[in-house]
Amino acid sequence: MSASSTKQSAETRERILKAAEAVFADNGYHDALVDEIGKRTSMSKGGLYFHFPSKEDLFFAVMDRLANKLVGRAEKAANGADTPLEAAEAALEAVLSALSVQKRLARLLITQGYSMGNAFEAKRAEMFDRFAGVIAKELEEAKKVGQIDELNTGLASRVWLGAVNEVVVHWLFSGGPSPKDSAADLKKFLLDSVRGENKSAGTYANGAVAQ
Amino acid sequence: MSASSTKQSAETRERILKAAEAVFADNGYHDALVDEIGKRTSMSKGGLYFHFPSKEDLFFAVMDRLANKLVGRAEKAANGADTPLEAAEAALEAVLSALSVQKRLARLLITQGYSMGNAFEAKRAEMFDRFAGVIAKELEEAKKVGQIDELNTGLASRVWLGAVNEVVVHWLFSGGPSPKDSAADLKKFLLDSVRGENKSAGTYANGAVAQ
DNA sequence: ATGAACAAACCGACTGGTCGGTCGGTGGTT
DNA sequence: AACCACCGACCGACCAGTCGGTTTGTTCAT
Repeated sequence: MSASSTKQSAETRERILKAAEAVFADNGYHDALVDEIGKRTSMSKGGLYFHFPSKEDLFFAVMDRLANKLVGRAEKAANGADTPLEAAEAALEAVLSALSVQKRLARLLITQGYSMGNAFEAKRAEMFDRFAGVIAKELEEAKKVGQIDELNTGLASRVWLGAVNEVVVHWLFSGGPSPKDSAADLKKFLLDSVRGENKSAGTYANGAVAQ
Repeated sequence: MSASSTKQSAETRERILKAAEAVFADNGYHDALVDEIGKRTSMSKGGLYFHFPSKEDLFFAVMDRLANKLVGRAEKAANGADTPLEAAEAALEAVLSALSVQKRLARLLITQGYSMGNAFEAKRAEMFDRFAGVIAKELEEAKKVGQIDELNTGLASRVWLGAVNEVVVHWLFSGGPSPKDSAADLKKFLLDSVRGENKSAGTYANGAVAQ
């Protein structure tokens, strides 16, 4: 049966994806050489092109794999929380923590993709929209149960994303504090941005708030 | 005297910078062809290379020119305000407005640079640090005069930058609302993020706050 | 078992198009 | 005659993708 051969093939694909992730993260899309990915996989260029039709497709596959992982973590963290606002907070925490641990992952997801030119824009938008969706959903919930006032949840989710993005970039490029170290303050800012007038009302998460 | 020739040369430089700005903004660094810049300047490649030593240098010169303009506007807006917090708000407004008007400028400053690979990182950091500096300075002032409580102004300025960045990117890539249209809500979020407990205390800016 | 027949996985030298950068030259100005 | 500003054909490095070929694995008739 072809079951074993198919499984074998899937493993090889995974091996390639891992190597490609490293090479893309280290060099960015343009400066990443397909031959280098081959070297790290101990596989020839022809072999790679048997599994992926083009460098671009390979890159997208890498991005998808990473985005799936990260969104998965965020959603899992959110599901474990009691209130919507805590869920948003937990998702934030999960993402910051994951990015802190994997500097490479951060580089790839957040900056390297731009180097593809226009082709990347759609992919970038798709990925960020997924994250924005997770946040916006929780904020909508929080609104419903009265944890926060009426607000533009779409924009608020963009603010959250953007803030995380910038903190990570500053860490990557300029040696600023790691996202994990900024997490406590960052959570405070973002929750405050969303609580507005409602400041002293809603349920707080664990003691980590305000200091 | 070489005065006229030097002045002439400076004008040519400016002409090249303008054309280069357009080409880089439209295509990104990698896909921008030096020959295309030549075409739009009605100048040969050799002529360009008489004024700029490399494509990369030309790109940096374009970025510097843009960043100078934008930081200048932000600082001017800030200087015209009465209180530090209003100054920060005014700077924010100025930047959002400028970026909204010049989509090209936004593309260049915020995304296209990444496509250079590692060389760009230092430049990107330098530019963003200048903006972060303007914001942080006003926030420090606001802290001193008691408009806001003790807070991590460095991080707060990153949050502001990141939020603006993301709103602009979302507008550019996915056709989200223009920064100008988001400005009112965005200002509210960012001011709230910074006011914390102090919410109902400090002086407010013009009626635009809290709807 | 055995090996012929077929396919899937992999190899790596080679090609072909693309540009950044160069360089010998030209015309104008001092 | 010396210099500045500019010209544009040309060079050469680079690298994604190709392709004819080899190896490894599977199937099935004998």
